[in-house]
Amino acid sequence: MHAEQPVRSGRAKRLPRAVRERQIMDAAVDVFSRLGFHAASMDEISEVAGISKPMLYAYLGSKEELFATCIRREATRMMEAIATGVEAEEPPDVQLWSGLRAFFGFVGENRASWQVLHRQASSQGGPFAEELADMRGRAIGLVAALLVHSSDFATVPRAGDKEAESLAAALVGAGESLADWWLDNPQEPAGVVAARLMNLVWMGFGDLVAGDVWHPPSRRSDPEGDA
Amino acid sequence: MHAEQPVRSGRAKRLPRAVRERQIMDAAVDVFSRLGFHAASMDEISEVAGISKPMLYAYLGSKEELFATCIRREATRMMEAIATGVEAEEPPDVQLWSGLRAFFGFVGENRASWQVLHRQASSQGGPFAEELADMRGRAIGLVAALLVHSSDFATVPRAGDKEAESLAAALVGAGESLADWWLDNPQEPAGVVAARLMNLVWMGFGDLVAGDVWHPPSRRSDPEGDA
Amino acid sequence: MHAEQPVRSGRAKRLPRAVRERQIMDAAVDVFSRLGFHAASMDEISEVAGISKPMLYAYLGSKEELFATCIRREATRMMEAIATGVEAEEPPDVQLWSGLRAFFGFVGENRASWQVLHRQASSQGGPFAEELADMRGRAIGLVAALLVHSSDFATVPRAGDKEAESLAAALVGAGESLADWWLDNPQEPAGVVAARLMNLVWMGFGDLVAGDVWHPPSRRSDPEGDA
Amino acid sequence: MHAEQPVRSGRAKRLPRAVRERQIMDAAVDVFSRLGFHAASMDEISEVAGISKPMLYAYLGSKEELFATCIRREATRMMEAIATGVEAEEPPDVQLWSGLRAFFGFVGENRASWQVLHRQASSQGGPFAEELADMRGRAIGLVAALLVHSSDFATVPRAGDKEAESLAAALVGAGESLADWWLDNPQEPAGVVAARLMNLVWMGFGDLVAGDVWHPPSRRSDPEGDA
DNA sequence: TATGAATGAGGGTTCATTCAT
DNA sequence: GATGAATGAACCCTCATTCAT
Repeated sequence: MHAEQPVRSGRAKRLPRAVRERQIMDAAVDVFSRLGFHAASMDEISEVAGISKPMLYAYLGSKEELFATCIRREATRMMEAIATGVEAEEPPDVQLWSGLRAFFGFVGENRASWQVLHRQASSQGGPFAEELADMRGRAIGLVAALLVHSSDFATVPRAGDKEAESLAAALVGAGESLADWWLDNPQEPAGVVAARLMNLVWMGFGDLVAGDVWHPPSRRSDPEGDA
Repeated sequence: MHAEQPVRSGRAKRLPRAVRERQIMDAAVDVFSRLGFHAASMDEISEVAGISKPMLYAYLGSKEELFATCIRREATRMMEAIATGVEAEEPPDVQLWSGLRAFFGFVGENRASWQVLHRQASSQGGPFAEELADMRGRAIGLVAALLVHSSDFATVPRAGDKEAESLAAALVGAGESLADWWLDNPQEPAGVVAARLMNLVWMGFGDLVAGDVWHPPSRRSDPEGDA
Repeated sequence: MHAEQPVRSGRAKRLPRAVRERQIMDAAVDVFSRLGFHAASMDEISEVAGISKPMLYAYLGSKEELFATCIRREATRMMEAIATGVEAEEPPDVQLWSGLRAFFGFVGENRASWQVLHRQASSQGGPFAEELADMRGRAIGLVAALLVHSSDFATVPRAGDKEAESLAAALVGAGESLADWWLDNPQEPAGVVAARLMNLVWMGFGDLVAGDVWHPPSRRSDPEGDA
Repeated sequence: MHAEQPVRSGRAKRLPRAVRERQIMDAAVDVFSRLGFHAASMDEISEVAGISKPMLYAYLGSKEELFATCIRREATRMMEAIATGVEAEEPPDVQLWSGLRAFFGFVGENRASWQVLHRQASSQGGPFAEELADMRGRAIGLVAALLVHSSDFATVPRAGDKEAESLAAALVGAGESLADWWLDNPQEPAGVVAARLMNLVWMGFGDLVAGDVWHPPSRRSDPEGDA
C-alpha cells in the first residue's frame, strides 16, 4: 500500500515529475477506491495528493483519463503479482493453487488497489467500464485456458470453450467475492482463505462434506501457512 | 420486468397512491439499472415515470431514499422468488440446486432488477452500500446455514460458522459472476447454467475432470432442461 | 432599446417562459455588446437578467447557443428594420438612400444590438463567427445586387459580379465605420449622417468638392431632416 | 510576414534582448491574429516564440501589455508603410491614391499584422480597445486633414471638421472592409482593388455608372497594374 | 393534487501568473 | 538568465431540491 501525503497546506515542494505523478496516482487510487468514480472529486484527490488541482490536470489529464490510468496501473500490478506466483510447468491444480494464493496475497496487501478494480469498475457507463470488463474478460480467459488444459485428458473435454469459460467466470467471481468477505473478516491468513476456495472448486462441497480434502504438494520454504 | 409508462405529456391523471408509487419505482429501477446511481438524474426518472419532479419527492423522498427503496424492493422480490423455489424438507443438495435454479430464473426474467442489485449497489459509498451489504450478507448467511446443515453429520463441522460463511460468500460470488456472464452469453437456458454451477460447487472441478457429475434427483414435471 | 431588470436580489418572481426568455436575451445582448463574447460571463448575464444561472441554461442553452441566438435575433431585427424602409419599386439610388437611412435609424435606436452585431462578431474563432460572416455576406450581396441593377443600362456592366461585390463590401464597411463614428459623435441626426454617406458613395468626393451634391427626391412627410 | 521559430526544445540560447523581444512579438502577433486576444494563451505564445513563460513575462509583461505592444508595433509599421508611400507635395487626390495603394500593399504582405489590428482590436472591452480606437482615430484624422485640404478652395469648406472627419471615418471603414473582402477574394492584385476604392470615393457610384472614371496620373515604373 | 419555474451548491477544467531551482 | 513546477481564481455547466401557482 502506498502512503499518502497528509493534507497539504501552503505551497507544495518542488518535486521531479515522475515522483509527483506517482504521488498523485496513489492519492487517486485511494480516493477512487473509497468513493467510486462519480463521488470522487478532483478537489479531494488533489487535496489528498497534497497539490493543487491544476497539477492534477497537467500531469494526468482529465478525470476520466486519471481513472483509466489508475485502473490500468493497478490491474497491471495485480496481474503481474499473480503471474509471478504461477509457474507454467506445474500441473494445472498447482497452477490454480499458486494463482489463488498470489491473488489473495495481493488483495491483502493492496486493499485500495483491489477496491478500485473490483468495486468501481462495474459502475457501468463510463468508457472505462469497457476497459475493465476487458481486463476481467482476459482474466477469465486465462483461467478458462487453465481449466481446459487440466481436462484435456479427461471426460469433460467435449464441453467446449463456452463451458470452460462459464466455469472460469464462476471461479473468478467466487474469488472476488471471497476476497471481499475476507477484507471484512480478516482474522485468517491469506493462505487459509485461498486453500478454502481451492478446496471448494477442486473437490466440491460434496467431497468436503465427505471429508475429502485437496492438499497442496508439500513444499518446504512456504512463507504462509495453509490449512 | 416491469413496463414503463411512455413519456408523459400533459397533466398526469390522479391515481391511487400505491399505483403511483409502483409506477415511479418501476421507472427508477429502470433508470438506475441503466445508468447507475450517480449518472441517473431525478429529471430522467420523473420523465420516465410520467410525472413531475415534485411528485417524485412527495412520494419517494430524496434520491438516496428512492434508491434504497428500489434496492429493498428488488432484493425482496429476488429473495422471495428464491425462497419460493426452495423447500425446507429437501436434502441440502437439492435445496441448493433449487435455489440456484430459482436464482438464475429470476435473473433471466428480471435483468433490470438484477443489475440494480448487483452492479449499482457495490459501487457507491453512500448509506445504501451498507443496506446492500446487509442484504448480501443475509443471503450469504442463508447459504451458509444450508452448508452447515448439510454437513452437520460430516467431518467438517468443527470448522465453525466462519468457514461455512466464507464458502457461502464464495458460492454467492460465483453465482453473481456466472449470472453476469450468462447475461452476456445468453445462448443457454437458465437450467443449464445453474446445473453447471451446481456441479462445480458440489462435485468440484477435480471430480468433473474425472467424469463424476452431480445429478438432480429425477423429477417429472421439470420445465427446464438440466445437463 | 430594451430595458433591463435592475440587479436582482432574492428569488425571482415567477414569469411565463416567453417573457423570461426575452428578458434574458435582452440582458445577454447588453452584456455581450459591452464585453464581447469571451469576456462576458454567464454569471454576469444571469445577474443582469435578474435570474439564476440555471435558468439561463434551461431557457437558452449553452453560452455559445445563447450568443448565436442573440446574433440571430438582432440581425433579424436590423434586417427587417432596413427592409421595411426600402421599397423595391423605387430607382436604385432612392433604394440605397432609404436603406442607409433605415440603417442609421436602427443603429441610433439600438446601440447594444448594433454593437453585438458589429463589434463582437469579428472575434473570429467561435462557430458563430461563421454565422455572422454569412449574414454580413448576405448584406453585401444585397447591396451588390442593388449596385448591379442600378448600372444595368450603363457603361460599367461588364465589370461582373466581383467588382460589384467588392464595391458593396466597401460601402457596407463605410456604413459600419460611419455608424461607429456617429455613436461617438452623436450631435447630428441620423438623417444627416446617412445623407453624408449617400453623397460620398453616389457623388464621390471629387464632385462634392466641386459643389455637386446628391439630393433625395423631395417628399413631404419626412420625419428626419436631411442636409 | 515575420518568420516564427520552429517549436523549441531544450534550453533557449542567450540572445541580446532586442532580438529576443522581436522574436516574442512576432510569435505573439502570429498567435493573436489567429486566435484573438482571449483565445490566445500565453502558453501557446511562449511555445511559438521558443521560450519559457517566465521569459515572456520578464520581457513583455502581462498579457494585456503584450497585446498592447503588439498593436502599437503593428500599427506603427502600417502607418509608416503608408506614410512612406505618400508625398506631401502631391495634389490631394494623388495623395489619397498613394495612401490607398500603400495600405492595400501592406495588408497584402502582412496579413497577420492586419488581422491583429483590425479583427482583434475592436472586439475587446479591455484597455487596449482604447489604444486601438486612438490609433484608428489618428488615422481618420489624417485622412480628414487630407480631405479638408483638398477642398480648401472649393464650395464645401464650411462644412467644418466634423463633416470631414465623418467622411474620413467612412472612407477608412470602406478601406478596412474592402481589405477584408480582398483577403477572402485574393484573385486581383492590390492595385486593382485600391483603384476601385479610389474610384468609388472620388467619383462616386453615380459617375461610375455614367462611365466617368478616375485615372491615376500616368507614371512609368509602376510595379502593380491599375485599372 | 400536480406542476412549471426557480435556485444553491458544487464539479470539471483552464488560464494568467509566479516561485524556486 | 532561464526554466519546470506550482497555484489562485474563474468560468461553464449540471443536479438535487423546493417554491408558488
